[in-house]
Amino acid sequence: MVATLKDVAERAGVSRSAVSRAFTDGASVSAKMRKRVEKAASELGFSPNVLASSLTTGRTKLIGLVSNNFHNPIFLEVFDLFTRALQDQGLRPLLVNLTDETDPANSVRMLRQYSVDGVVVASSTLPPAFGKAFRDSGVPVVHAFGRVTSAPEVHVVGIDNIDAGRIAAQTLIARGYRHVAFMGGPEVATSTQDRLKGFLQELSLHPQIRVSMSFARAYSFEAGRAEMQDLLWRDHAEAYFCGDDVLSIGALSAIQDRQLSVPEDIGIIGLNDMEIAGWHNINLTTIRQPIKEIVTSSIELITAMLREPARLPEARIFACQIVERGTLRPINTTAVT
Amino acid sequence: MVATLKDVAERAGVSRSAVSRAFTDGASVSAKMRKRVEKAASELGFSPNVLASSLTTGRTKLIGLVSNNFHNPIFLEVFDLFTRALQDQGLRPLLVNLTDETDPANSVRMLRQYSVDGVVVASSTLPPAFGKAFRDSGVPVVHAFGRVTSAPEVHVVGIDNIDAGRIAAQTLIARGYRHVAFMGGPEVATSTQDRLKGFLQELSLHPQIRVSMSFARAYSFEAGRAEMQDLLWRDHAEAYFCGDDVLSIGALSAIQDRQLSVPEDIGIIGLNDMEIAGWHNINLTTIRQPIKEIVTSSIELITAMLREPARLPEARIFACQIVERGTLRPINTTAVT
DNA sequence: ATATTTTTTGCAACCGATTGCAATCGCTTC
DNA sequence: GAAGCGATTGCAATCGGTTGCAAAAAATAT
Repeated sequence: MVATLKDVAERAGVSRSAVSRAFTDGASVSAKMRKRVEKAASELGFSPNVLASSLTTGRTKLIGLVSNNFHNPIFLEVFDLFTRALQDQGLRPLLVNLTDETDPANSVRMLRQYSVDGVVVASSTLPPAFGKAFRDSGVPVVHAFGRVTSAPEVHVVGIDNIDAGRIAAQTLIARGYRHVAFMGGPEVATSTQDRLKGFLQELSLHPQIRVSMSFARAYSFEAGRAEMQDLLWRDHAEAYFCGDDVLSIGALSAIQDRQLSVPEDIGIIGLNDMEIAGWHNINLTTIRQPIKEIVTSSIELITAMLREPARLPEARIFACQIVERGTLRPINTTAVT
Repeated sequence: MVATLKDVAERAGVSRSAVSRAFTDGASVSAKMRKRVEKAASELGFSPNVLASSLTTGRTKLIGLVSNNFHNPIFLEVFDLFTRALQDQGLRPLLVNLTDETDPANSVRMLRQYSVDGVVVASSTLPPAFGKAFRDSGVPVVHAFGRVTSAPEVHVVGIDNIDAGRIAAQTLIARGYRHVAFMGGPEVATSTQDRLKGFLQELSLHPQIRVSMSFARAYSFEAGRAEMQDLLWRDHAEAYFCGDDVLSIGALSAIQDRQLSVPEDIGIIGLNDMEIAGWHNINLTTIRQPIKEIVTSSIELITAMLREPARLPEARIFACQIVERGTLRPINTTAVT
């Protein structure tokens, strides 16, 4: 059906090795040989089978793109960036959806069957066990949006969630709120824990500010909405730092339903700065996670690992910045004491 | 590094063929042989290399998942469904981002290098040339969310956009609007043309209703917003059928900015019913595109093609249903004449 | 002109699996 | 106990490439 190396060799009247070399740069081929081979190849519409060559070279140029975040719109942006960046490097993303997978061993087996050259785990909620399992099986791994620690077991690139919590607290403090709260995602997620930690840490410097906390059952709109509905029944705070943007928007919807206004009655600050947060009818004040930089850096690390597999695990941390929009009162308004 | 078939064969003291057969079901192996091989295999942590076997079997179990819709949130839902459905069939999605690719030949070459077993094009805006190019190169193709015609050149599964336009018109008519409008995506997209066609077709039966139309420069929030801002300066209609949900939300934001209220002053109906449309602070009335059914059906077709490559191209059309939410006035309210 | 060095090319083995064919095995039957 | 038979197993070729090595060709030196 489709032309193979052998067909090209025959048509050009040269050996198969010659053809192979004509297609690998850096190989020892004369200019006229290359020309000749290329002619035959284009006549036959030949292009070498990466998978066959992977057998001898050991490289498939396949990168496992592993995630379980198929419900958070920001991950569409992440996938867009990853696929394009990989394509630019001549690599191909093999997409793996781990939404209802709990056993790392399965994923490892699967990715090994396809002998991927590397794996990038793109998730803020996937347990570190997955990353480790990949690494243990000898595949280069980078965990994007993972938990950064001082002694990473695999490459990690992301933000400092503790610091993000701190920034959120500072932001709320600077705006004079006297009763603030943390509304996190599921308590088990390490990102949730870290953000809370930073938040509380900073607030402990301001003992006069009242602080409370609660946790939504998922990082989703409905969960955020339900949680805020609950809170509104009880004694609600003046401002909330929500686990992420989706959660924030859910909370906003609950607030609006109760005819309360934002930011006058209640302030909200999210985290991520997904595209939707900037939509004018959402207009969410949020802490921006620099996803472009995180993706670029992750790709950089994975390609570095391909060149130098023994490279030691490294953590790359990016700073977050607050993006002011309309869900927090302005900084010059101070609360009446 | 990782165990191969040969290692297992040596360890079990059998031939390589025996090992191979032990791992392919339907092969001629005795029970005790299989047991013996499996023991050795599990001791070595062996699992067969799909890529190597693809050389002889001609199947990689790789499916190219090709799209250029990496900015429409509904496609995250689509990717989620596709990846899971493919995984359930033991197939692997090789993700291809065609956002800034214009030449089908490049994509074809790329996918052939990886000898994918099939390609699913998931896009409502990608020119049909891509689908055809894949088919011409001998790869099974199904175009999901593509334009359905009576004489499809490749398998297509999607909705009848003309009918969707018609439904939109009927919906607006039933609610007594006297001046309705179509606000499409880019005029070149066939989906836009078809939706407009159906819309006008239906309205031509009601000559007393005034109808106008315009086109946003992209299927995006900003484009929808900008277009509606323009429209509001001029003579705006009572209700708009927007090209899709994202466009609709952009339009909504412009309307809200002008202190006009929805659905009292202006009605909006979208198309897609992406998750966000149901968020309570958006609450968009829209025409639901049955993405789950489209995905399932696409996968069905692609696997059918794997079994029977000569199968003739087929079009599968799903009906759309309107999802009532809050951006259109209720059906019993008739306009004052 | 020949001798020497450097490039280019082809041969053949190999990557990790599958598979047609023939040899072998275990049983049944006479 | 020998013949006959179907079910297993191993041999060896093959899939589409790559690559070490040695032979051939070209370039350079003498």
